[in-house]
Amino acid sequence: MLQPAANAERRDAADAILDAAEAVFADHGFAAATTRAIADLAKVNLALIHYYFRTKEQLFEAVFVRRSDEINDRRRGILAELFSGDSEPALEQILVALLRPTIEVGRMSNGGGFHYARMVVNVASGHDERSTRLTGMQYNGIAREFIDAIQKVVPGISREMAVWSYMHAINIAMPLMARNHRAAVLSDGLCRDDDLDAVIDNAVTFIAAGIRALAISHAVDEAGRLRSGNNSTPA
Amino acid sequence: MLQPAANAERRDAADAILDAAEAVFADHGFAAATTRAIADLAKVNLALIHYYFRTKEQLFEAVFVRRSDEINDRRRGILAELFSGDSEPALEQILVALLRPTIEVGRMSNGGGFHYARMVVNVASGHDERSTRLTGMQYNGIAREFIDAIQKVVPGISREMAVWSYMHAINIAMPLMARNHRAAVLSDGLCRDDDLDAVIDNAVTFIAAGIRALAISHAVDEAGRLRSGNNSTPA
DNA sequence: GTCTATAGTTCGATAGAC
DNA sequence: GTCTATCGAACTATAGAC
Repeated sequence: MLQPAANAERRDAADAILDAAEAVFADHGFAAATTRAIADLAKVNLALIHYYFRTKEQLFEAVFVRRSDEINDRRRGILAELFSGDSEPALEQILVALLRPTIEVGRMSNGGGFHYARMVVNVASGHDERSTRLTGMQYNGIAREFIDAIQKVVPGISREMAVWSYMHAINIAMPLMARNHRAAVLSDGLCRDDDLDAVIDNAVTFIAAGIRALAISHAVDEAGRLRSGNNSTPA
Repeated sequence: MLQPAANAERRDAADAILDAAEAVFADHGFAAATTRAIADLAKVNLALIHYYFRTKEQLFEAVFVRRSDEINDRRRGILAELFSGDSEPALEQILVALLRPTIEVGRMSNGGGFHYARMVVNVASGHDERSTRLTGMQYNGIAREFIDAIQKVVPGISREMAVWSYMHAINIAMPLMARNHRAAVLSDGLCRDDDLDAVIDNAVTFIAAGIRALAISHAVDEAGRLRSGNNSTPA
């Protein structure tokens, strides 16, 4: 079951390909990434990519699934622990369970997790068939678990607002994980996105306040649709 | 200066190319988009693309600049009006000035603005040289104007938190404009992202609450760095 | 399992006629 | 300005030797 590579300091060729693909896909996206660049970075022969993964498409999917399974397993573990006690967890704890596993995986896997975060941002922003399929396949289930959790700990929040809360939380968090350094540029270095613990703490404060505001704003009308707000006509 | 096309119901070839390119780039991203698909959609000869725009790269840039200039002009107009009166505008009005012009442009230009919103999401999530350059060139200036405005209307908020506030606001808003229908999927149709007025109203409520929470959380310590929060250790 | 060599496409861009 | 035709350069994927 375990056959040592010719070079002792290298893992299996398949693993080397997965890691290299993660980096190349993250930097260039699916279309602009080339199997040659992946083979070069992995230091394996080009034909091996197709021997192990058949097509570029299936390689991409393998990379995506590997890391998302790891992250979602951690999320489920934390969620289960939070709800196993006698008292109800705080909303902030739910959000930490949503955000932290991504950066923890990023720290562990030799930077591969950070590459993955950029991949996810690309996939989540894509509207092609592959992006939609992978997002749904790997994240619809865990998304509904977090939406359920939000409804449990935020009194009176509607399902509709809980779903929007999850969407806003994810849309804030994923670009932070990908660390595009834009906050640093806009603040002339004042904001640092490499201290992810501080960044997440900040984001959790922001998101929790937003969610509670949604719960209140929507609770005042019984209709189950978005309230007709009074802040959309500026002048 | 104005030469009518052979087909009277069609505008200039260059405009037709720009519109078609906007749609194709939005659907497939820069790399996966082909000049042939753009030429077909625009119903012009392939060679005309290179005649008018020289390269695929410069065509992409022209599409991006055209619409972002239009949106940012509107934003500046609203901002100027808000700060021209005697009383200080509300934070919610600043946020509406940030979010609404994108959807207004989307409504006007035969759906082109919605294609552009997807382009922006792709560019903003990219880490390649082109994405970084275009984002900085078209959006760094307007970003700083909104960060300034946030600091003016939110008492005691630090520059650092104002920058993060802008980042969170944009990261929430852009995916909404792109309308990926994910909220609808996760809510089994309960959330609708095609009613952008309601979506924006919802987002403004969420973002304003988040910003005020950031201002408070950061105000309690004088150090100018992120406070060390107490919500990052779940169990 | 790993390699070389290459088939088979597709793409961006241009030359040159009209 | 608009067209046809095509070049040359990439790419994915495979065949087949070892």
